[in-house]
Amino acid sequence: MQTGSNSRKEQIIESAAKLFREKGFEAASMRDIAASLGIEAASLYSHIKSKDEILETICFSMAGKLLKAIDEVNDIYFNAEEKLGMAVKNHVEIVTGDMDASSVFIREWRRLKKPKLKEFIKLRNKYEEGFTQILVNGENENVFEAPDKKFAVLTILSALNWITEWYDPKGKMTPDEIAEHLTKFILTGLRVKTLHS
Amino acid sequence: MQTGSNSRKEQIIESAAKLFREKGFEAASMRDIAASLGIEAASLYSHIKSKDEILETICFSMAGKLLKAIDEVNDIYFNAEEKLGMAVKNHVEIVTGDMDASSVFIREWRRLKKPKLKEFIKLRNKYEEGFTQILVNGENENVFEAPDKKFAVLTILSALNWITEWYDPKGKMTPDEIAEHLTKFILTGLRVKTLHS
DNA sequence: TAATTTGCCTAACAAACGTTAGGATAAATA
DNA sequence: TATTTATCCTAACGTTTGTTAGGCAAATTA
Repeated sequence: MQTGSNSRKEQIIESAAKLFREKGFEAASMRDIAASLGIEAASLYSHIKSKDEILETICFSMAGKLLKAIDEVNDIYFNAEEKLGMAVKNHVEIVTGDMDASSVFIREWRRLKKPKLKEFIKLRNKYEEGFTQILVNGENENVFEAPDKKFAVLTILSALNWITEWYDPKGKMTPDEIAEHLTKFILTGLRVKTLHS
Repeated sequence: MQTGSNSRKEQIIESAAKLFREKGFEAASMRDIAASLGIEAASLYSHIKSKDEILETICFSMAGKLLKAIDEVNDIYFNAEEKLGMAVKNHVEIVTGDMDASSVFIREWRRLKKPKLKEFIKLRNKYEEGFTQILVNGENENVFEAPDKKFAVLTILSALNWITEWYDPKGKMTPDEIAEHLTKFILTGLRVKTLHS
């Protein structure tokens, strides 16, 4: 169990992610996952410890990718607007890059068992803090206005997370375009330039 | 089964909504729902036809409330900015008014069985169209700028739906304040008034 | 060649699931 | 008072669930 068997384990997790996304974590059975790989349910246990372990792997893998990305953005010394743009772009790329895992990450993390659940929530908060940091920067640079930072971050992340609900890899919008539109939307909103009344 | 028994049925649906929210539709069993009411699982079937029926009732009840609200907004003859503000306010009020049902409505609708699922998606699309209509009005009035209307609506709704993930009735933010902040955020975004560079 | 590891199998388990059948009790209605 | 209705019960059903035990064949390693 060093390098070769990892490959099969990754296949299992990939198939599981697809099914967890389609049917939900509880509704997708070990027999379903096994069937999608053409093997018996019991055979899965040569590679994984439990169904819960699969969910944990998916959720923490995604969390790791996102955290790494936001840390990198915050470490590089750019202005706040650029940082926000990069953070959005990274998030969109990661999410659209693996829609199955992302959907599970966003919808099914609640089904994690207690000790892992707490750990996961900690990572989530860390990610949110990464965005808060950018908003603080923006205020110091006098380019952002966000009295309630927690609220602003939640609203921004809602748009980012909601992508898993509608993004279609075969659709006409590329991840880059989504990121661009989203950044523009977050920065300027709907109203046209001129203020009136 | 005319008016009196409805009361008990509503109690069941209310208890079920709470559990569906906490544990998810599949993880919350009929025995769990019954236990939370102090009765046996089999007794539930004097009042409801099936577990699926409970989910359907919750999802379609919420959909009905939201659709009614957006239709009212679009029927009343105001300008687009006012309409958007009212639509947001109504949505926030409905969602925060019943967090259990709302969470189920947003997270668990996927578990609806096939004929009902299609019906539900139709209602969802109708609601989205209600918002699109407002954006179209705004463009005609020359106060909104949204080249990709579908994208804009999805982004707005993401913020509205995400409320179920963080709103705390005991928190310091009232539904009205949330609606106000959200409307402002959608209309003007983060950037401060003056454009620079 | 011999020994070990990998990847799958069949068989089975105990538990939990949604749901039905049939009956009891108490309240509402006639 | 007689009858109906509402609400709950116990017992049981057939299925599906995640998981374990034990074994077998092929590939890998020594």
